Amino acid sequence: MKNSFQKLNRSFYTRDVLAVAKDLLGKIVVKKDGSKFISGKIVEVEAYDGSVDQAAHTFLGVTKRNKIMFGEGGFLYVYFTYGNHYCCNVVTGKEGSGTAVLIRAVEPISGIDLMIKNRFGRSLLNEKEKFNLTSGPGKVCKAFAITMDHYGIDLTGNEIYFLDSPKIKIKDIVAAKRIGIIKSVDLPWRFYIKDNPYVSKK
DNA sequence: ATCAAGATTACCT
DNA sequence: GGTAATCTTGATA
Repeated sequence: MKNSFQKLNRSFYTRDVLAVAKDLLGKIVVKKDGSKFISGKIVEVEAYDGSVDQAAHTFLGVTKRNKIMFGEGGFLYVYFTYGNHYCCNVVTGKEGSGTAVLIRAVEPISGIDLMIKNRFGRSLLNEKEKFNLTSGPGKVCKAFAITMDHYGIDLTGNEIYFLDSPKIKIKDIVAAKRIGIIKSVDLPWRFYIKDNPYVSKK
């Protein structure tokens, strides 16, 4: 297919956060790790929009932590939470929008040995662990070894980037309420690929 | 300076 | 299905 497996450019990210969230499903996230690559297909995301969404980190305005979310789309927003976990987000929209898409789950494609090492510190993997490898936002960051060092990375660069792939059909996308939040709980801004075993929760 | 909450996960019953 | 672990951020004083 003509546009398959080309790096997504700036104009993909500077659109509305909900459009980007849905379009990110099925795309390939790639992280260059020295001479090796870790990659996976995005199967679950959530949209956050500080202008209307009380659950968004940007709802109360600019802070040191959320600064990057108020910039132009196509950069990585990473935050640390619950004393243990990093979560990574794709900043979207025009400058000042304060919007981003949380990457909640991916299906491993390459560098799986590295993911296993990063997640479990060993090489063994049973059938249960296989689907537990990247089925949650904290798990994805751990598997990809994404930390605050990657805060603000330009996604059109060569360290972390996304590859295009055929669009997921509307009938294969499920919209649901977001997970793990207390405010604005009724917004159906969680999107995932129907019947994919790597989705964090049905 | 102090404090509560958090876009989670792993492990328990 | 319930909860402890763990620490940074952001709000309040």
